[in-house]
Amino acid sequence: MIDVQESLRKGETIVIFCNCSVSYSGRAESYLPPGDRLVIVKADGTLLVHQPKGNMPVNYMKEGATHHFMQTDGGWRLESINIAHKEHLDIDMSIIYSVTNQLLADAGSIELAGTERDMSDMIFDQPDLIEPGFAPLSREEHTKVGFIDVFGHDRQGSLVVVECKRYQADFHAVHQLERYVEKIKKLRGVDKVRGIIAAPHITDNAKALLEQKGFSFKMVEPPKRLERHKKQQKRLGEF
Amino acid sequence: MIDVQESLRKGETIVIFCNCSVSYSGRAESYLPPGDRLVIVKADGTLLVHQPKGNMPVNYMKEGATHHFMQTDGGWRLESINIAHKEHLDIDMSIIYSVTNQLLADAGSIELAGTERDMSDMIFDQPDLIEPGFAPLSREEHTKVGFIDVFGHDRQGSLVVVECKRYQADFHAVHQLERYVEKIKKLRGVDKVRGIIAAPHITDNAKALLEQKGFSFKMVEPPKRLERHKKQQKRLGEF
DNA sequence: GGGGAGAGATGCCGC
DNA sequence: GCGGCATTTCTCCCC
Repeated sequence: MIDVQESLRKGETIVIFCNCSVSYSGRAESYLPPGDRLVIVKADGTLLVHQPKGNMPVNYMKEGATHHFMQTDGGWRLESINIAHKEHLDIDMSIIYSVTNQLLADAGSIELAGTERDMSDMIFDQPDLIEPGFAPLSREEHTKVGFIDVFGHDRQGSLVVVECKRYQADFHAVHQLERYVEKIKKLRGVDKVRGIIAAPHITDNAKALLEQKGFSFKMVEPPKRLERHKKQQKRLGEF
Repeated sequence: MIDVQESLRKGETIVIFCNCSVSYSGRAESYLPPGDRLVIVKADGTLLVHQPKGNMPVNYMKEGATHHFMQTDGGWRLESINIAHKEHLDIDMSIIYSVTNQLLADAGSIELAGTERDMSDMIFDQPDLIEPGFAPLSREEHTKVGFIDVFGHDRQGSLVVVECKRYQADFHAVHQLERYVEKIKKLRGVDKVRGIIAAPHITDNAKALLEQKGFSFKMVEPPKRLERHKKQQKRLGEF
């Protein structure tokens, strides 16, 4: 039928259309009764089981799993094991509609624009987006003061912590901002530190909590433009 | 080559091995330079682009997208649009290695054991897992007081809020517990409400925060056994 | 490896 | 639709 081990050894990706049931045991336990599915096995050990609808795989094994394909009484079985994670998954196939395998050569990595990091970069470069006179001091300071997106001071010299959210700020964002403000107060030994959430939207609850804690909200849209020179560079590489 | 629209109209799932580049615009913007990938299109409009490694699709469109497949100068293009979500994704294919399509009939739905819900069920049935004399009053109270996993009172009659975590409780779990305890205090007009986190593990930070707030931790493992009768029932259905 | 946080998070449920 | 929350979340980064 197909030598899965040999195919994976060659670094191929395998796609199987089949009727199967799936059992999983590891972080949880699951059983999927028989039905038609799409099974994908990648060279790195990744295994995905997709039903005919929906975004997410119904079952999966992460990178590092080892697989064994064998014939059984009523059909075939694909056993996947990840010893390190103490996980195993069995696929019992009663019908195999098709098997396709292909060596995939892919050195490309995705470029993404419109992330929280892009927002903090933009605010660092255009501080007026927060308010006139805002002067950023540091950005994405992981080690010194935490994970603060943008840190600076305002026209009056007060310290300001800005927390960016790429879509909607919720009450978690307010708690996050509060933790950073408290940390700065302690580290700098100052009494008053301003907190600002920069996001395109904010939930009503978050807005109320924000004002209750004396912080404020500034509507800022994340930059969604891929840097054109990068894009052009990549595209030139196509030819 | 392939009539994607017709295949999708028939409710088929399509798998394409190809060399392609991918552009996405919607909640963010992305560009993936050329490389060999696996493209999956489902009947519900779901589209997945997988690189030869890793668990997650590098690009995707969720259920509800519409697709158009066309020939271009240098190859083929698959355009996907989701008007409602203002998203679109273009796949430019220079080489198509293979196309496979299959009608998938699948009425099965997965059974999962070992979730947080399973933990709260277990604690409701075996309250001694929390402590001798613990008496649960309600479970999974969504509407009245939030999303409290288990709510009850102890041997002394004090109200107790239990928050379950299926793996490791972190400081978010402590904040969550605190919100519920405060809510109960307000609703019931009582001064003292106990808070307990039930989980197999807890982080050091969470432990410290928990004790600082006067709450406690109880080690509880989530039940990972699928109910045998259910499993048997399903398996009988196979024949 | 643990901990904290983002993600085009996704998916579910309740209002 | 929004909001809160679990997820076999996954992924990245730093300590």
